[in-house]
Amino acid sequence: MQKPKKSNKSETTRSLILATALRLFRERGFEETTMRLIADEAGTSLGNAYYYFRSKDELIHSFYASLQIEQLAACEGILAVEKSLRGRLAGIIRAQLGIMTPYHRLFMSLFKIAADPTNTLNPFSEDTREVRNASIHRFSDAVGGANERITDDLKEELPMLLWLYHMGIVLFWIYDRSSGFVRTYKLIELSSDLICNLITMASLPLLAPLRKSALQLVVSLREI
Amino acid sequence: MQKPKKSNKSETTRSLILATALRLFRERGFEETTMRLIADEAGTSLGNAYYYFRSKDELIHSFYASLQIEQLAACEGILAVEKSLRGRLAGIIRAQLGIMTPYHRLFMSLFKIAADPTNTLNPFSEDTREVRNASIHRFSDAVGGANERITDDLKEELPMLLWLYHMGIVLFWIYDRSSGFVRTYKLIELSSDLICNLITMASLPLLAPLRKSALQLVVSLREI
DNA sequence: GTCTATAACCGGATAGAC
DNA sequence: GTCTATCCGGTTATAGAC
Repeated sequence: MQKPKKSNKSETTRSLILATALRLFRERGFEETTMRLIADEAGTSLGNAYYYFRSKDELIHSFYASLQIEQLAACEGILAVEKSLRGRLAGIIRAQLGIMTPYHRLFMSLFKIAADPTNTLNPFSEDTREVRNASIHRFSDAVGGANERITDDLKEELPMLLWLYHMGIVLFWIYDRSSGFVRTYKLIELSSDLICNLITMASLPLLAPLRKSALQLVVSLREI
Repeated sequence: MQKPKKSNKSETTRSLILATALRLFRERGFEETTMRLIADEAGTSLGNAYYYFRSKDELIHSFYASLQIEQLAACEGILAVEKSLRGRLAGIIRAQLGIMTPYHRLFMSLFKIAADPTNTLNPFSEDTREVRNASIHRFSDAVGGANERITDDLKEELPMLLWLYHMGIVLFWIYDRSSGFVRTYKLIELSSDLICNLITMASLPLLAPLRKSALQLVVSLREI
């Protein structure tokens, strides 16, 4: 965001606070980790933690950003290999979940906060636009490099729709108590199959009217 | 919920606190109304407000219940007249929104709390099951009494799916800033058309495989 | 001007005296 | 049943140190 000159000391303190916070978030969840504890464990004061991070949420924004970078790298590998839409779609969702897995507990406790549409951590909010757009762009790549032929009108809306679908999978994953998240991975198989079939069918001339009205609906919803 | 014998004084104080709370919620929203202010305006103490209501959320519950009863009555009228699935579906959704409209502001501020899946006010939670089942049942009536022929496997899942759709409309309505909520009513027209077309098509033999796998997905999702 | 710390404030919730 | 005093945790004000 901003890049004022920073002394070594400052940068060290800042990353110490962030690292401590992320460790505690992982270990105890979001609500259970107090700002006082973060400051304590980082060996500094509460006021100082607030000097570096204007709010508790801002610590999470930093986490979002670093996660984003990791996910991008993981997806590049998948998209270079997989060429079917289904393989690309399921592949990048699995890869992204893999990166998120160590933080499953944090995501569980985060959901309650992120579900609030007025909260800056909400995945649909203005404040997360950058991260969200980067994520949507990966689905754009997934659609763009796939073998399947898809009608142009659909292709335009697909990245956002598939990102939305992926958010649904993430939601399921957050609540998935099965060991190794097998239920989530099963759901990815089932649903990506279904969705790719739907996309293929939607491109058939027979279903053009239905596709048109569905797309019209999507467009009107986007203008909220 | 519970009906222990209550002295006149007690009942008076309790309803005074509740009435004061609901007025302030309407005037200022949920978060902006502090428990201290409620107690103050009701002419009692903070501790006493907590004696009658274990939490701020509990003040909202009676509001929920009374709304439910009003909505049921409004829907009965619609379902007695409308015979097409589309008319019944759009009709009961419009009717229910009509009942909710005077409370739009309260719903706006309430959404943030109700979106939290661990909160008792969450529409998917255990604590709202009764109200939710009553609501789903109305969609069951809407499907059951409609003229259209719908395959049995689909018919079974439809009430819950349509309730889910209606929750989406409510979400849109909460955020709808257009005067008279015209955008919401437009959305109801567009989407109920689309959904009824989808239901009709899904019952065609050609699309049986797609329908089967979609229903399989729905069933597996319900077991979360 | 860049850090760090201490002492508050605020609002939901609780304890315990009367 | 009703109150006052208090806890708790996010956040802020602010005073000083470097």
